[in-house]
Amino acid sequence: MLAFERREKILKHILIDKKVRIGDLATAFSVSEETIRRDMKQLEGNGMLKRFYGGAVITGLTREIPSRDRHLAQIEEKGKIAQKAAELINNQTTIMADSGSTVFETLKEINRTKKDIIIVTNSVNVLYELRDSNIDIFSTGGNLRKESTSLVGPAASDFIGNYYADIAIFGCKGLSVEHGITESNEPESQLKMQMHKHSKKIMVLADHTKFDKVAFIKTFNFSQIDYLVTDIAPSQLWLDFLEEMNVEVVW
Amino acid sequence: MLAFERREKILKHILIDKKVRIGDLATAFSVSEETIRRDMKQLEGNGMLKRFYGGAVITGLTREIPSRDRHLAQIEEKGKIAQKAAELINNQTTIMADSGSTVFETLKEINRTKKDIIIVTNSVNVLYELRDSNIDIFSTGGNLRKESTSLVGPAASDFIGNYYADIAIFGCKGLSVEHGITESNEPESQLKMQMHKHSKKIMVLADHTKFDKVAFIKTFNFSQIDYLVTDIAPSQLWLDFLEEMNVEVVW
DNA sequence: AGCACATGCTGGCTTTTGAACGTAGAGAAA
DNA sequence: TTTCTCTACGTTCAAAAGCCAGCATGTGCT
Repeated sequence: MLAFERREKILKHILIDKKVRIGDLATAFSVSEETIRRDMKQLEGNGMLKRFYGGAVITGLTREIPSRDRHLAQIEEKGKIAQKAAELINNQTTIMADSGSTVFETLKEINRTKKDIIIVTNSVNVLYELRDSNIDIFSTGGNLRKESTSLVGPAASDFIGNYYADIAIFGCKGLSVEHGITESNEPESQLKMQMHKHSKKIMVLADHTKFDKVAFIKTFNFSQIDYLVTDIAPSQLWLDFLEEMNVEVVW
Repeated sequence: MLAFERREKILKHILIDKKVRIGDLATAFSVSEETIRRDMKQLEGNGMLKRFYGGAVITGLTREIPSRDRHLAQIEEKGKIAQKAAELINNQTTIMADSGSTVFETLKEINRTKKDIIIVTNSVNVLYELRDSNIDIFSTGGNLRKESTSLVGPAASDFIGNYYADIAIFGCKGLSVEHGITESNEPESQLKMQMHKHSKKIMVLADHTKFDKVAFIKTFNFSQIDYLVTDIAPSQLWLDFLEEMNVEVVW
């Protein structure tokens, strides 16, 4: 394996696990710990990670901000998107929802303004915050993923397989004309794909900072989605592209 | 475990419990108390926590429970039962837990003092409150029952059917020599019975007010349970009966 | 050959950790 | 209150693990 390939793989490891150890990587790649240390030094120089005694943790751009902190960021945009997204939902709708914070805000708005709603979700925050609402909530079950406070794994996927919803509402990490809609982690991406199969319509929520970004894993093509809700008007280039892809854009 | 990982986890413990004790952490991480003390010094230097004699507390929001709530919920009794129950659990144990509040307190105590624990539960509160713990948590999924903030229904039952635990920990509504252990609602009773089938041992938690009470639905006979944890000594009549039923009583 | 780069290894240095031991603090007893 | 006891704390030391700089080797390219 070439050096730059190994460094790419190290970055993938750190995206998934948030932290890596020198010894584990040395074993995994069958190289000496010295080599891994040298890789680390270089990656630290590029600001991709921060080294600690015995390993390194994720940092800066590559980082997925924990959902509990993320709500602090861009709360205005989320509120606006939530409102627009909620307007697209009718009474008596069955919704599948992922564990994104913007989706969470949208569901709270729906709870305020709509009735006879059924939600199927893998988000623990939705379960907890809407525990006193009038909404009928179904939880997927599964293994609790601490970083996003969501339930993932085969059990969650199987659960989704038994239900059919009118619409699925998703957040995302990046939107790219070339690479489609991308996510930063594997298990949740997989669950979104399963939700997609079991919903009549797909709505994606993304504030303006998500445009022309590419994250770790591709989840959807634009041709697979029905609505895109954002906070400010996208560029004409994007509008043309989305029209071509038959995506209804709302802002 | 690496030093920086351990320090991250110490902070998570503090976020959940507001305070931590040196000894508990040393046990939980299998390191000497001296090491924990050194971690504490560093974290205190970063302003993450404040040390006191024997442990440390979270900085800033040192929230106090209003006394009226304490009184209503019999927190003292629950705490005592939780402590006794937690002492019966070893490290590396797989636990099934229902959604009772005493069970919830017990799981928090287990989180403080044990390590390598896996929990399978239908309680939303457990999912939410232990979302930053070291415990590996599996949620049953199912329909959210608002009265108890728990997940019930066939999906929850099916989920349990795929797992096997070392011990199941339950609360209850009533204990009666004549009518056994009773519950006040159907769906959760059913789920307990399913958990019982998939656990090697059964532990029931009940404060003294539950004795000689009968609730709506019979869930178990005493011969089906292994441990009964309560807050004060039961009467001799009860002790004789429980011994005959082969139940180990702790208070 | 000469050069650039990647890798592994060596020896010295730093960090981390646990144990030992004396000191200091908290709570009980007088 | 003062004294006493038990636990927690801090310091010191030694061992283990990780880190770094430098050197040697190997590979590919000019």
